[in-house]
Amino acid sequence: MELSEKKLQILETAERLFATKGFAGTSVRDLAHEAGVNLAMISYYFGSKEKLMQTLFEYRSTAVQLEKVLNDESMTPLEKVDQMIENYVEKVFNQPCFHKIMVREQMRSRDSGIAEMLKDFKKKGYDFMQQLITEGQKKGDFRQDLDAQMLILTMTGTTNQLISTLDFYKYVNDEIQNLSNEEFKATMKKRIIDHLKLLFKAILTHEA
Amino acid sequence: MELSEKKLQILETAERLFATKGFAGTSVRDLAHEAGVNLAMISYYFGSKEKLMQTLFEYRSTAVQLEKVLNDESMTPLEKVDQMIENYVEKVFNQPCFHKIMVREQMRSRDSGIAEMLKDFKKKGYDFMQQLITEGQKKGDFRQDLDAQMLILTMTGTTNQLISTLDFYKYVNDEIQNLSNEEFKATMKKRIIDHLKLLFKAILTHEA
DNA sequence: GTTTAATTCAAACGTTTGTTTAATTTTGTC
DNA sequence: GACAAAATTAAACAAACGTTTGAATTAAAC
Repeated sequence: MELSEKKLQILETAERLFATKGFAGTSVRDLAHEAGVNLAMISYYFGSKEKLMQTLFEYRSTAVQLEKVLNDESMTPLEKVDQMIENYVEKVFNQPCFHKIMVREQMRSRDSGIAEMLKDFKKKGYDFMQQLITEGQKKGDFRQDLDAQMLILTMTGTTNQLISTLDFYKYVNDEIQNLSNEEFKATMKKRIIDHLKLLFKAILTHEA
Repeated sequence: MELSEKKLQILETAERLFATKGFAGTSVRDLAHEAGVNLAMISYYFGSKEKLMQTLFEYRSTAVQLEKVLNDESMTPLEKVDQMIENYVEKVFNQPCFHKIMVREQMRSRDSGIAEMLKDFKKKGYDFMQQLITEGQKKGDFRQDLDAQMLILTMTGTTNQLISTLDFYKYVNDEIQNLSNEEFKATMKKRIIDHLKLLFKAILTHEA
């Protein structure tokens, strides 16, 4: 799929509107107006509103390359966990709108193609975590009674929750400090990465 | 606000549909049909679709009574944290649809009355956590470098993520065990409570 | 049993929805 | 500059939307 400049312009506007107002809550007229294009261009370029959504998912869904990290002999299991956390948070903070859309879509639980894709994502993340834990346990670094599914849930859930409510935290923290939007985002990114690393180190290595 | 049986019937159907399909994605015709009432009854009872949503929030929003736990002298700080975790997970699992709606609404970041309410909720939860941490630190039970906001984020985020994707975990785990819906939900509730308790104990008491 | 109020209903209201059309303008090619 | 293809537009389309109407039915009050 070749993406002309105008197509990208529409896609990125759609992403922003779908994230805040939802798919059904965004009209193609709003979308066209915000993107600065004629109403008919959306059907002309993408076929339909639904297909625009599919295109957005194809455009944004990048295969997470977890295997590289897993097979890296130079890293300890805990370092691999840290790497996984950094990668995930980085991904969410680089594409906040898209991840908000994913949060919305995963509640639909329909049998669309998107639902299938989300299932795969989750399954891979969970399998990766399970392998990492097993490796760490074999080496004696990690404790024994660990729940891989719950751990993945904590990483994704905490990050998704933060990106969904970032405005709130900007409002709360601005009473003290006064940062630009970009500075604030960078601060929060660092904070959640540090927090998750500390959290995972504690739960993985701390004896019960 | 008195709630007749029929009103409740509409409210609970709306809750279920808004949770899965979103507010804008649910038509009042769908809603009326699923609730088994005439289309006009929604306007007749609630005034409008928007006011129905407001009524739903008033109906479901129960003030969390955190002060009782905080001032209980017989509990240690860690026991209070455990209590907070149990209370929150219980609340979400008792009203899964309503919490899915809250997940959706908190991404809107509009200045509606609902947004204001969500802000208050979050602020209270964060203040509560901060007090609990301070208390635990004074007693020497908790470590010093703790981020209360991130900790609350982890509790709510992990739980919200689970309730949003419960269907997925049912699908994954049914390959092994075969439980009824109710059994499955009870199992997952126990799992996440145990996980969060372990997680918080580790991060709160484990020395860096 | 009559009267009054509350409920239920099918039908219609005016908008807004996503999409298509057909004419026009722009762009690229020779 | 002439031609063909692609891009852009205003206008119109049918369908779905939230809401209202006014008549019909049920319930409550006396």
